[in-house]
Amino acid sequence: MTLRLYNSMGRTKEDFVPREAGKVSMYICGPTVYNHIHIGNARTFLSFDLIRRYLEHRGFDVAFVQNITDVDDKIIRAAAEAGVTAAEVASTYSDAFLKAMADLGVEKPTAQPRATETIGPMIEMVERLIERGHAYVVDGDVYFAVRSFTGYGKLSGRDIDDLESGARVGVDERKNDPLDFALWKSAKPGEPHWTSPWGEGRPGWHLECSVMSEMELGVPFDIHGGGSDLIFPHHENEVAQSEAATGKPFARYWLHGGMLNINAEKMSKSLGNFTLLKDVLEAYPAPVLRLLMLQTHYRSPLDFSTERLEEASTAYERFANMVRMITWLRDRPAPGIGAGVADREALQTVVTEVRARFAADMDDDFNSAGALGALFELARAANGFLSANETVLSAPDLDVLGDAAATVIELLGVLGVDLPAGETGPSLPVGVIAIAAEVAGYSGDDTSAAMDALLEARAAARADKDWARADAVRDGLAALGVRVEDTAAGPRVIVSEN
RNA sequence: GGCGACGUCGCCAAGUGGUAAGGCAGAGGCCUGCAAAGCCUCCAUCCCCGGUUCGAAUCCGGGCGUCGCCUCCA
Repeated sequence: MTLRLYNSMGRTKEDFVPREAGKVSMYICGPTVYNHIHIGNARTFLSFDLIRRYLEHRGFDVAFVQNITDVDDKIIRAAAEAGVTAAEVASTYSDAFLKAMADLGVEKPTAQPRATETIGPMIEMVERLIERGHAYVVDGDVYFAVRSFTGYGKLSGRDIDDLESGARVGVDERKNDPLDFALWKSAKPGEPHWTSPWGEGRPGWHLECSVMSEMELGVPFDIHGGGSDLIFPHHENEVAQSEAATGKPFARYWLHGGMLNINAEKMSKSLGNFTLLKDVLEAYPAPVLRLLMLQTHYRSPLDFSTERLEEASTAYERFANMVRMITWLRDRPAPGIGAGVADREALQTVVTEVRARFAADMDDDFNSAGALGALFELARAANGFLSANETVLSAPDLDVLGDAAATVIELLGVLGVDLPAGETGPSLPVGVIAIAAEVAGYSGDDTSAAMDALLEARAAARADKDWARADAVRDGLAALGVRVEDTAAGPRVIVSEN
């Protein structure tokens, strides 16, 4: 089976053949750290985390580089507004970004260069571009001459002349051509600056990624990714800079993630319709947010809403319940006579088929929505088996069920969606002791013994058909976030995460 | 105005030539003392029109609509 992916350069799905067998080098544009990231930013980072995880699952050794842009106009502006230095703004929000990625469960990059730590190589690339006739100096600024690079526009599918007639490009008299962009900007008083052959200044945004990717990975590297809004001009300019400077192709595959919308409109800081990631994570666990994102293909636009988060929560519970139930059953004796061999084999077959579908879907340009569909079907098959055989389960039955649950855990894990860890989840709240004292006459101080006493009291009450007393136990526990569910194998206790 | 993407059940969404996955919501049923969880059944012919084909949601043409990029933006 070959892995196929959609290459923005050429706009077609292609077989993925890495530069070096078994290894993948990828570079993803990181954030400009002038604020907390919003969930639209988070979507892109989750998409590329998915891609990375799947490549690793497929056995590739992945070099994953993501920059942090810690010097930029926006940072300078934010600093001025807050009355602090640009370096302080950058430091605050790069820490916040790293924490956000950790909270989301995004795997750490193998390298995470910062613009301010890469100034030397950036100056070198600008010098190379000037030497080769692709850039020119005006009053301490350096511009890239777009018309000097014949391939300009090949990534975004634009024609230079069309762009110029677009008339939305700001005219700067000092530029030879309105489309020329800054490689190096001279510093105004109070702005961060570094010494260069053209005077004190700072690098242009597009330059950073060209330099950091080449520095970490060499060119051409395999995959360059980012949000689709970066295709033009950011990535187009990167191609121009890097290929003009090195004379070699830059990135072999360009992958772009779809935008996250709110009310069918792109979420962005400039539109003011954004929701910060940290606020979402306060209300919903990271796996739920991930599940929501994964139910849409990474290249498609995704409409975000609280309703969808609620739906994703319900869907997530479906997986969690299935795994929890099977894990719980496997921890207890299974003296039943067993389901029919045919039933067991049928479930085993579903496991095998689902694994194959998962792989086929993910191999097809990382179709996580299709892959998730397969996993939901496996959950239904396992639940159905359970439902049909719950009173006769045998050890071999539990083995097959265990295989189904393990498959769900493993493959969701490949997608980065972690499930609550079965019975090793949160421990019982101390409140159960008080309830046990009140309802079951328990006098110790051990939560586990208190719970046993409560379950015993409830079983006795149910045997006596004393529903009020039985419900007092269940309702009292529910108030503490402890659920009691009656199953064919006895009452099952579930402690919620919070 | 230029370039591009998209339009599939109430909502979300996969499927790119062989007869519509999945999730959420809804209806009915089963299980339960009641619940919860779960199971079963039901629930679309794919924006419109025309064409190609034995056969199209899938290809082509024309509409209509939505969105993105063209300026900083994940």
